[in-house]
Amino acid sequence: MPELPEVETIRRGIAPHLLGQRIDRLEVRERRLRWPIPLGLEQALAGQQIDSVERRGKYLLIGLERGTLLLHLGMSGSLRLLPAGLPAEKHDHLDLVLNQGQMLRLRDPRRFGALLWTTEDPLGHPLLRALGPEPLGENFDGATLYRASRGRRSAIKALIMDSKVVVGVGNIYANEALFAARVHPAHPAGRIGHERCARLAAVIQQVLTEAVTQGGTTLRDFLREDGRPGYFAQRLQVYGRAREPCPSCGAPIEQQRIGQRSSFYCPRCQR
DNA sequence: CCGGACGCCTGTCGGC
DNA sequence: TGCCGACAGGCGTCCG
Repeated sequence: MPELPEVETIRRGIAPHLLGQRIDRLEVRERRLRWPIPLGLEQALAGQQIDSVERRGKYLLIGLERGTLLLHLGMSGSLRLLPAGLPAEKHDHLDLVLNQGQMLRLRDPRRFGALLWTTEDPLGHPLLRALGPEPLGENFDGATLYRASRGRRSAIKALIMDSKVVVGVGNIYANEALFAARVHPAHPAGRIGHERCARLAAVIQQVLTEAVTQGGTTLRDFLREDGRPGYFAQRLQVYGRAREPCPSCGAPIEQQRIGQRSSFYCPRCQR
């Protein structure tokens, strides 16, 4: 579910409620996520103060006095800030109960999400170590994309969704960025020149930035920490719009599977 | 190294 | 109405 804009929206939403708070306790009802929640995590967290709430790619990093929680929402994960003690519903797998009456609750029907724990530099964690640059950071531009794509025979869409190349771009925003850059999603990555790499990098940044300002995209079940939806769905140009007219030229949007993911594009505008 | 397929899960939707 | 397959915002792992 959540791509960079949704995770960043959640981060901004929860950070003010978590920072400086102390964790009363962690209550786990279901340990079987993408990876099992570490045994004994409850003991490790109890009483610790929350010092930071950051994001790396689609991971949330909750920094404590000693150690860091790594939280990933997978396809269907969501976080809510709720009054402590509210009865858990189906798929509410855990609560991080804070010391002033609130709790952070994780719901994740498909259980592709993860809650992990490290007492070392979190960026050195095996799951984060090999991640590519942040698209909205200083280490990502057209030259990055150009270098990463040389010699690559795979589709450009697969390349921009590869977290070793650039983090945070999932299926929705990959489709939208390729439309904005007028690049066909199946175009071989290695055959795209400097200029179009620059255009593509720029629109990735534009689309993600705009999506963050809209609070992300709510299609089915994404909600922010306070239960409000994100409003970027209204801005989607091609994602989920098969057979609708292209907003630019009017030709019907086509849908095709590329790299096991649904891809939407305008056959006339995107080459 | 690279590219592609698979599997992990549950819920929903469309077709019959 | 019920059943069944396809599909859904991710991503680590395995195989050729």
